Amino acid sequence: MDLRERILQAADHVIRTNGLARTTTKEIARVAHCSEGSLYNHFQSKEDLFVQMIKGHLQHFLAVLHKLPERVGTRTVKENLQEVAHAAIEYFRLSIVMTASMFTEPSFLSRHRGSFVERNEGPHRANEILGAYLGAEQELGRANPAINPRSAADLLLGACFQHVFHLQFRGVKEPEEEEKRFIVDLVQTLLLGADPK
Amino acid sequence: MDLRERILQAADHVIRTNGLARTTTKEIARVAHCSEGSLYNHFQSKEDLFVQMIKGHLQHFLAVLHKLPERVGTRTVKENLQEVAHAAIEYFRLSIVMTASMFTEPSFLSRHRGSFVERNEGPHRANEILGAYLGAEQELGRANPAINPRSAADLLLGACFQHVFHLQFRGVKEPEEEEKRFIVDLVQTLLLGADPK
Amino acid sequence: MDLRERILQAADHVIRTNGLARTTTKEIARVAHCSEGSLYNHFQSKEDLFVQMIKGHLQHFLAVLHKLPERVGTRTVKENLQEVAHAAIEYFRLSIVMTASMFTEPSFLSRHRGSFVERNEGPHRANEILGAYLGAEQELGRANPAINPRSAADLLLGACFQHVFHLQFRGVKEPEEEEKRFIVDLVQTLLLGADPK
Amino acid sequence: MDLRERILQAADHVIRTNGLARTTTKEIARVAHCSEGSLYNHFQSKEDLFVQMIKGHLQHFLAVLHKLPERVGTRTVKENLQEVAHAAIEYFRLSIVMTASMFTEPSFLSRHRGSFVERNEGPHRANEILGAYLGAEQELGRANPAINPRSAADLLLGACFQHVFHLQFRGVKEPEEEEKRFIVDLVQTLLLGADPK
DNA sequence: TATGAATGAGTCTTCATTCAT
DNA sequence: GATGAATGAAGACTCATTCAT
Repeated sequence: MDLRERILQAADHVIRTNGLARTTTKEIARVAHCSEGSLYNHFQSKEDLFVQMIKGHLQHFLAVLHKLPERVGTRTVKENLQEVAHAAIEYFRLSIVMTASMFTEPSFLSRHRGSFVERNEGPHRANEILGAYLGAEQELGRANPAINPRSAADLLLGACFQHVFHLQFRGVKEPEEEEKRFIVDLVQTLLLGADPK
Repeated sequence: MDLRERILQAADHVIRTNGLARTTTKEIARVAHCSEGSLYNHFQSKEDLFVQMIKGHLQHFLAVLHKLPERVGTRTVKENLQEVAHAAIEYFRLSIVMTASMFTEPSFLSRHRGSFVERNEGPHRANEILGAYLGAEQELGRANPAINPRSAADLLLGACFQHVFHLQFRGVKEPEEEEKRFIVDLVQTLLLGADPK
Repeated sequence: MDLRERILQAADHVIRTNGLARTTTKEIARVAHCSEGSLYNHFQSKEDLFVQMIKGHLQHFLAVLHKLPERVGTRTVKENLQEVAHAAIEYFRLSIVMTASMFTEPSFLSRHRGSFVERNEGPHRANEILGAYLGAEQELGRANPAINPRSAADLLLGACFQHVFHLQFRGVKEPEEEEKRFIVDLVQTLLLGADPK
Repeated sequence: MDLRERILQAADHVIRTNGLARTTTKEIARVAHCSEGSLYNHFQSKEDLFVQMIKGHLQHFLAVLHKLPERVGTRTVKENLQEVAHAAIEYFRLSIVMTASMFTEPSFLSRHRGSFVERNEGPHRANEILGAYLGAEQELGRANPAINPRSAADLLLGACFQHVFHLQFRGVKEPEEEEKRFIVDLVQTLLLGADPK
């Protein structure tokens, strides 16, 4: 593995372990087994390093979502939603510290709003894509035509997002079994609706 | 207004304006029109000041939620959920920068986990209370007995949480009209369910 | 003496001893017997500190020159020129390291060209003033009307400037006696002219 | 042109453009279209590279001055002085940034004082040579015997030196016509003398 | 209680130099 | 000879906290 990749992984590890505030170039270098100077041979600045990390994470998740159009009409909607929920939780787990930490530095956010928001690569993009998928399922009669598909996407992804947020907050690592149950219940509830039938 | 309160409000303002990283004691003192030294006459440390702020926000929101038991069986479930969603969005708007920024400092989090988590005052507490409310409505036959009430609570509050998060991320302030529509659609979708009937 | 003044003098001492490149904030603080942080309580930046120093030196010299108009027609021209030469050498000795070092950083120069050049406070200002004095003496018949008074000023001040420059270059400190003789010869030669009579 | 020469010219260009402080090995290599490593195949160190540059400049100027003894008694003194002034300005223009920057690093100066001063190759050498020339002209009755020839040399070269210094300081490039006039006036004034006749 | 100058540990970043290829 | 990734020492600057007034 080349040094650039090692640095990225080291930064990722340090951020998730110590948080952004305690993520110093010195510590990244220590974990990556290289000098602080080397960081600057591969990234323009500490900020640039973080931007590369964020983009990497998000693009990975979006890649999964971009396969959704092919899913339309295949398998069951329940299975498809569970799959998305699972991928979302994984992505959020990777990115939440980094993403949340961005609020620490609004200036950072505004500096990169261009690439995240205007180029439509911000985190909200996922909700758009999932909403579009559910709209397509409505057309096939596989989803309730009375609901707002984007709202359903917001409900599902929002719940996953906050779930990871709370886990991180409480400092616990959820057993896989529990996570599965969380997703199953979530999707089930979303599909059935809260109204008594 | 006494100095202590002025400092709290100044800190709140600075954090939401500049972000936690640019929230220095010097800046708080400047906005509060007092000296840096005065901060330490009213709070043990900068950290202590933040803890007081967070508790203030959350307790205000929880106060709203604690009225939910009285709502059981009154008005419509839809109205009650919309009311909760509205209060949640307001709370998240106030607290999200502060809360998200906490991930910046896991050490901060672990230092105060005692008061937030163990004393059951963490942000997840809201989901518990809302879940309990929905469970009670199930008992009265005003909510679908087939769903998991806690999941429904997670869906609703999670969606509101992420919604505010995304707004902040994109740096936009949502018009009240849009927010209302967002909530109406969300609750409607949650009530009806995504399954075709 | 207050800390601000102590810092200015410490910086002055360090620059003339070690040169600008070895003038670190750490060293200035050490000599001023204060912490590095204190430097930033009194000056916006290291650069700001230097600008204050330069302005102090130059204004002191210009204050001497601004008395020249009163000298017109008084004493002898020779005495007046010797006095100016003496003050010039003293000023150059104080400022030459700082001034010369500015070429090290053209960006510094262009950042402050406004205050130095446009406000007519640059080092060339001294030559203008001395030229004007000699012009006035020409009017009184106390100076050769055939010469260019500004050229005479350039000759005298230029020689003093380069003299100090060379001394610094050779790393020697000139005895007062020698300096006096240097000035006497210089003024004498300037007054008599190189042409055989 | 071989690489060694290309590096020298690149360094010269970078120093005059960016100043010594912004003259990094990386930038020199970039301009010379070679790698940083290559610098060290041709020069022992960055410092060594600069020493070679300085010596190149000065020796070129001294070569002109060393022809002065042949000029004694030929043409007019005025013409000879104008020629010297012209060459001096050209030399100062090339070397002033480099020379002035040396004050930035007195340690550099003392390390190389041996070659510059003791071997009589410092910048003051030029004044010596010009002084000797004027002394010789005195012997021939072509220069005023009452003046100190070395002082006359200091006046002329000092004025040229400071002139270039001020131009650089103000960041302006003088038109050739103006420079010519500056020299003519300077020499004229030096020859006539400031005293009324 | 209020002040604000002083502190000093800690951060990001630069850059001349080396060395394996 | 040429390369350029890796180095690590050093520098400017920030900021929460203290304490004498």
